[in-house]
Amino acid sequence: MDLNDRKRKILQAIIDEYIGTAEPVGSRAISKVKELGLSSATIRNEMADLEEMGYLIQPHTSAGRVPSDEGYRFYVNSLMSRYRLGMEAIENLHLELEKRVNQLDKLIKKAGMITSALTEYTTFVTSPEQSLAKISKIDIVDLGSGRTLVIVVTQDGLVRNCMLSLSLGNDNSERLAAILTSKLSGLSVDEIDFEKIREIEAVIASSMTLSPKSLVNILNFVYETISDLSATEIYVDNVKSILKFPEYRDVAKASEIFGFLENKENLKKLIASGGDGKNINVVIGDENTAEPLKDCSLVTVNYSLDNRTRGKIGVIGPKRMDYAKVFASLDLISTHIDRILNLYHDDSS
Amino acid sequence: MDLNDRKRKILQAIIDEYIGTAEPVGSRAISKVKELGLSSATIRNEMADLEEMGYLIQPHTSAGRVPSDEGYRFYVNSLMSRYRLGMEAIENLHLELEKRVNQLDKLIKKAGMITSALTEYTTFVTSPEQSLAKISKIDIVDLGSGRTLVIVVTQDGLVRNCMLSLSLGNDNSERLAAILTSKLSGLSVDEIDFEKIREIEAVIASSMTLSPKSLVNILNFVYETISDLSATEIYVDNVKSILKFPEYRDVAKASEIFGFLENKENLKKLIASGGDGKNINVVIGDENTAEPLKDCSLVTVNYSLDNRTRGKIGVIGPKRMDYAKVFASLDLISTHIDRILNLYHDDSS
DNA sequence: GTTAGCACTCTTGTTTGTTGAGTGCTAATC
DNA sequence: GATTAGCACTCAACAAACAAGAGTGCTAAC
Repeated sequence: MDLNDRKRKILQAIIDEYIGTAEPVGSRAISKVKELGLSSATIRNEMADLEEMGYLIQPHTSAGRVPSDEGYRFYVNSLMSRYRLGMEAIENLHLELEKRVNQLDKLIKKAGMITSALTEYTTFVTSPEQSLAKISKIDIVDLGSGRTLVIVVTQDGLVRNCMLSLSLGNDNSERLAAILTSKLSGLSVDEIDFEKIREIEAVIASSMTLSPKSLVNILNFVYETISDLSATEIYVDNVKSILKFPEYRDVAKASEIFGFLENKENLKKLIASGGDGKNINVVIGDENTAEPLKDCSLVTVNYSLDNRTRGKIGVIGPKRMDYAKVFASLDLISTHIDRILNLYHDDSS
Repeated sequence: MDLNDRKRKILQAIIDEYIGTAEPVGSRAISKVKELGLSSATIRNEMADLEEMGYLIQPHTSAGRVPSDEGYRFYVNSLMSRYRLGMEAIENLHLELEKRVNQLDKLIKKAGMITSALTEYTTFVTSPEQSLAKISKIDIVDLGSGRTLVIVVTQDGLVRNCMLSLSLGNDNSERLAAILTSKLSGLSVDEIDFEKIREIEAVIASSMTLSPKSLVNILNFVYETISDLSATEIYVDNVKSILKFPEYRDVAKASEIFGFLENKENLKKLIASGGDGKNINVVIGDENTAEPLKDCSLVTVNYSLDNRTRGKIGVIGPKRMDYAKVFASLDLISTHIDRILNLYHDDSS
């Protein structure tokens, strides 16, 4: 059977309608679409065809049609019209993000919140992946009371810290920090392994007086703090929107998704599975590998720094989500973040 | 009417039962409680009395009784028996918290997760309030590419940072950091105001060559970063548990609470309203000022440092929550955190 | 090729009756 | 005088029966 232009238009109309109402769409409703100008009987015939082709599903005889996963897929790939975001929304976004530019973690968090405000769906964002980020400085602060703080700063401006319970005194702390900074700065997290640490250990042992035990202790913590850099944070926002959708009236289903979203491990797997490119990525219903998302759709986009993927922004909603709007929102926000992140880097080149 | 011993025992039995089942409790069920050894008819009479006294409510004739807010209140204050946590739970807690001791933020976050695991209710925790925390060090790092990072460290080991887009060079950064540290260390966030900053501005202007614009810029950001210290973070965990309770089968109600919990402003108000003492605090149903919590109970406890309240851990659940268990859990975890936090401070005194 | 018309299907909402848990009251019992 | 057995009564919850309505597929006419 041929998916001619008319069938495409009808399919589009059905899915548009279903996205709005969440109710099976009957032939009568589509016959009222002006541009088509067809009677319900004709639509019925076409609908039967579209069902046979796998794009529609009939929940039961005498109900209207509902898009199948394939239907949504085709809609996303070839049918849906572009969504135009309002100017106020765009300006608002500018304003909100600009304010946060001075704190990397918060910038990303805010980006997630803006996305959920734009789309009205649940969103998640990951903090920039730092495994290739270069270390800029290591600081060691003796806080007194037998506590010492190790602080690692990357060239992207991310800061991680770690406390250990021993006291070095201010002088020793400073000297140690200087050695560590000179030995490690410019290296990426991936380049620092136990061997490298051992090498530094030797240098310190020869130029400073520190008990071997303290030294090992400190270096372990430095190593741990550095490794901690590559641990991506994930922020989820607007989970409550899930309860808005009639498809989650069933509390058991909603609960399943909530549980899934509250477990960071699940989200990490989810993120790892997404693509790496610049484009927006969509996973519809059963295409999801994670069981609880089998009747959700997931739309993700990468943001990047130095043309390298650094993190993801994603939207999770019912399969009948407003894809056009989500695409437009993610597109806008990801390019915006890219611009902010790369601003400084471009300056230097 | 007199609330004699028998009435108390019956009330306790009813509430215990209701906490377990969430179903109105009938006289038959209570007549089966061995220790009482009373017939259902007697119980009925007593129940009628308890209702008249305001401790019980009958949803409709021919239904059993449900505790009123006053009933719960009396139960919490005078009736409930102590709950004994299992040894494995306690040991597990030790282990989990000990691992996190090296990162203040994470320690607190973990404490919330443990509480939600122990109680199976939604929990929240606030990061330690830092308005009285003393500044230990200020560091300024030139990241290159026209970005400079300001890092503030408190004596508690909390680290906050802020990025600004100007370049000072390494030497200037270090010198500036040294001046700021010497002028600000030992002061609490509250003690640093615009006047103080202005004073520092003068010192810097006289001893360094910096464009006045950069200087103002930097000091603004330093001030902002310091102010940011006193912004308490709130972590919420195990929200999904709310959907487990039959009282939230109604999605609209659940949604209301979810919305409430996702808005940090609401939570901040909630926290501000709680007591300041060492004791566990309970707010039952209508006693809550926040509308969406009117049929929830809220149990909070403060954790402290230097005998000063620093933050809160709280549990939110249905009014028929297992108060005994929640009390025991919160008690355990708060004393544990207190111990960990004060460990170092005790050393120094 | 399109559409009006019609019989048919199946969900949804409503009504009605039934069941059962639980009550309050009274009278008998300890 | 306190306790309890017994009984009539109430009301939510469930199920069966029914009506209404939305939507379909098919046929025959346009």
